[in-house]
Amino acid sequence: MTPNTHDQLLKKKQVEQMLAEHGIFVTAQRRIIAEALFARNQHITADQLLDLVNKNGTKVSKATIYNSLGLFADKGLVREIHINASKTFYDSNASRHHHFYNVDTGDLIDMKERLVPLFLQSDLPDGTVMETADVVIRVRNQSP
Amino acid sequence: MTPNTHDQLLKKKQVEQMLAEHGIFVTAQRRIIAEALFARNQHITADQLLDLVNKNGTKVSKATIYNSLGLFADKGLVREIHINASKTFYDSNASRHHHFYNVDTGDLIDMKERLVPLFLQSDLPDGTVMETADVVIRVRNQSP
DNA sequence: ATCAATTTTAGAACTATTCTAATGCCACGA
DNA sequence: TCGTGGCATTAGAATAGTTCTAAAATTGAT
Repeated sequence: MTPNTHDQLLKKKQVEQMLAEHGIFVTAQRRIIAEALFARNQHITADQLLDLVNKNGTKVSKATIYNSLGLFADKGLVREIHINASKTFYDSNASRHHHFYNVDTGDLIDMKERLVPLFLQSDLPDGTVMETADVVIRVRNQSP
Repeated sequence: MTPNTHDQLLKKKQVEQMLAEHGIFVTAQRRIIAEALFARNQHITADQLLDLVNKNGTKVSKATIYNSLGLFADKGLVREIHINASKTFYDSNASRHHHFYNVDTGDLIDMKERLVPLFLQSDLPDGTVMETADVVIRVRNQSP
């Protein structure tokens, strides 16, 4: 697991600071969501996060989960990972790394960044700048 | 545009051969679909392909489009590209190459393979073999 | 021609995500 | 302190891409 700046964020104050540093207005729901999300490095769906957040008596709506995840993604706090048509994963570790996805088991596994897509600005389409480089190596279980 | 073996496939016989070579039982609908799909290198959605196929009087159902695209993808004839939660693109060029995706315009642009993800078997999770390496470089329009 | 197996079909069902419009909350200025 | 304006949040409806279902059609083999 690639270490990142968010790894040890567990306490309210640190979460608040992190949101603020990324220009995100802190609200009660966003704090709750961020605490659950950044408690550890994880690949999680909106639905799973909703369950996780509402497990402890707190009540946050589905719409707010989606709104917040979208906002966090915009601000670079989480990375959206689109593995297939029916599921978006949010990676609470936004630092540069890639993934293995096992099509047999559905596992999504972190990969140490071993090969950085190094694109010169001039290699990009005219008038554009790079935002992210999304890499997923799809694997399957070895036949016996 | 990376040249591939399918580039010039326009005639029935060649399409049939291509399907057969990949272990795909040839049917009337699959031939029609494959002809439209492999007429040129393109990034196309299931819906767009349905329209394209049914433009010329022929009638192929939505379910068959999905079934065939899924089958072609399984057999390595097309590549599925998941850009966002709401759209799967099928790339009629299955040869190894990557993409630029412009989040502002929605354009999906081919990239010459410039950087091959070279993973040794030993780098993959235990007991797995690589299937595909999916890379999407997300770009956005330069601010003026 | 008949058979079993596979493919195709229309439309319903499913589901992740987005939208809507009403309500709630907060900071700020008078 | 009170009111105001602007977001944020909410429940539930709407949307849309994809999958499922069960019946009909097609296929190659016998």
